[in-house]
Amino acid sequence: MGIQGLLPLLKSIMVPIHIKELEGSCVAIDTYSWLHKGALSCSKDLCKGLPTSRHIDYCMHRVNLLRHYGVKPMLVFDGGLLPMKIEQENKRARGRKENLARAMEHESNGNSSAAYECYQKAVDISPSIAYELIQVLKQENISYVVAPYEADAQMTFLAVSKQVDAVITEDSDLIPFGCPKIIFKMDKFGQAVQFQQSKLQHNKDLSFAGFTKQMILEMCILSGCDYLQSLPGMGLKRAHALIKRFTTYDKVIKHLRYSISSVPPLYEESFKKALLTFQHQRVYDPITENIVHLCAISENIEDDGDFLGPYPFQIYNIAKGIAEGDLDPFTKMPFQETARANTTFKLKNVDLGNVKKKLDLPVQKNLLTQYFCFASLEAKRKFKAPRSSPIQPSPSCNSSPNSEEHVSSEEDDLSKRSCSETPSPIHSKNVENGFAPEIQELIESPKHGKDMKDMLKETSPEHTSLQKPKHSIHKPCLAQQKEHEFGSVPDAIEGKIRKENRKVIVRSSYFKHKSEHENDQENKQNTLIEDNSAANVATESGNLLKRKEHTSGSVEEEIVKSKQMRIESSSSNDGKFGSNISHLAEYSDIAEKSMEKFVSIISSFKFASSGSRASGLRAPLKDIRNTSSTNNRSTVGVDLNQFAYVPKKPKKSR
DNA sequence: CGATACTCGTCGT
DNA sequence: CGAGTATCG
Repeated sequence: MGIQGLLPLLKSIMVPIHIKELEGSCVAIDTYSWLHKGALSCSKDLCKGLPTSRHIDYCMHRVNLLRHYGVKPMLVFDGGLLPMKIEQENKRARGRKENLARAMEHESNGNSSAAYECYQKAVDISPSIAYELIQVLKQENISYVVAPYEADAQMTFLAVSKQVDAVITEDSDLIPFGCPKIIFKMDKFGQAVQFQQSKLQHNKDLSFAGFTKQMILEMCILSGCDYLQSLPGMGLKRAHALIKRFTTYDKVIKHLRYSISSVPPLYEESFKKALLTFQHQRVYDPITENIVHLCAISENIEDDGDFLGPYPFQIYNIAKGIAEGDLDPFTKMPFQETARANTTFKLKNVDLGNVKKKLDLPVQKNLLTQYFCFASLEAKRKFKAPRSSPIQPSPSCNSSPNSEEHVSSEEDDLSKRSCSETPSPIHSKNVENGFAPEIQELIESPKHGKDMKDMLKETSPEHTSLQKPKHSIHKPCLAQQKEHEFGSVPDAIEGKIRKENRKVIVRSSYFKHKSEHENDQENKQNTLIEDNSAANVATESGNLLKRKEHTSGSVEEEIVKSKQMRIESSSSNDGKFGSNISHLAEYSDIAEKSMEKFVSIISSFKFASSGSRASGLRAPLKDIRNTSSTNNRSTVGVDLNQFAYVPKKPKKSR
């Protein structure tokens, strides 16, 4: 049970952000959450062991989204189980089993929607699933690392040691870990909210003035965390008040003992362990290729593998093998030798066959495809790939990550460069002898991949292998085009629009409340704003169209025109290309973005004109999709219950 | 007011 | 699993 309710209290310092603002930086990703979300769409197949790659696709979408915006992702996987968490994990596993059983039952009863729900609750992101994704990542030459234990600690280490600039996750546990910059709730458009530890002092709802990292951590443990159940009646608020008063946990516990509540004698002991687990958890340092502690152990802490977990990593190759995803973090054995991995292997091959067939279909020539190919080609061409310098073993990273020893001049230069240019030190050896060359073709757009490679060879002869180009998508094409096309004109306007854009499009629940209290007028206003922002998106993703048609005129005109064109092109996509658009969009995040945005644009029109305000702005996109899908597909008649649009009853605020 | 127990949506066609 | 809601203290 995470740090329950902490995030809502931090909303005053959460800043809306689009990942394009992180261009040129390097982020660590909590891969589990992505895999899990992606697995929802194919939970049934996964539970049954049927071949599917939806979850992989989902992750790759997002990876590519990041790369298109010039952000270098490093995917972090969960590793072994911490002793303290085993119990919880068992509970969860039991829950999954129950759900699976229920799902089977529902299914045999013909209740497919209920079965579906249970399947979703039954999905388990097993190491073999991660292994599947890792194979793709290897082919794509994307950095990744399997944490020896928890991904949270691993990501914090990467952030603290400046190997990444930020962490993308859904998990608030990164805050007690002390991660300096966290990006929450990234959606498929790249919109998210950013948390920065340095801003914590200025938080409104809960004052953290004068709080040290240590105090924050102790407060979080006190209020209940994964490693330690909170005392009965102890929640975030109380914990905060107590820490504020006594500053350290031992004083707090003394006070609690003194005053009234019966504190279990074991509690303080457990608290220490939890504290140490947060602070000194084992992580993998990709630079030294070894297991280190998140924060170096200074005192002599008696660790018998009691809470930090066993340390079977003495052999260099084991640490490395796990990190590279070649060894199962549980068994420490090669994946190929486990029964599960074998089935995975089979599945994967089947899968490949399927996908490949799909991709063999002729590529549809439409504006979108051309745009994407052109765009990424252009981006690649423009990128001057510097020679990948051997990684200088960064002297400051391997010592104590907590102390800020970095020389600032070096920091900017070295850390960024080593992040964005050097291919992951971890798995470079695997790139050459990949055993499934088909994937390579799959991943890249099937036809133009080769063209692009050729182009690359022409422009930068260093790129004789496929090793680097993937990393070279640096300057996002969209941004460049915008610069060129608009010149200096719309800077102010655009900024304004973008601001509004954020307000509305960020459908983060943090802002739900606000919009919920707003009524009709505001609602109309908002739809108007949304209109604007939608138009803005249209200009962004419709730039190709403009280029194609050589439209010229005022900005507004262009917006309108591109909007119209988008409508045309997209509706034609829907009609003619049918299933093909899916593979087209498969690894093209912008395509996804465009399509999604397009849907929302259209929907917002419908929405506005029909005058139905259903649930306000709360989740316009989703609600409307539901309605439109029921409208359009009423003939399908499968699982309609699940997707049926249920108007939300107006909520009264208390 | 605050803690806790419960429900719901998550994905995507 | 996070986020929101209702209910009990």
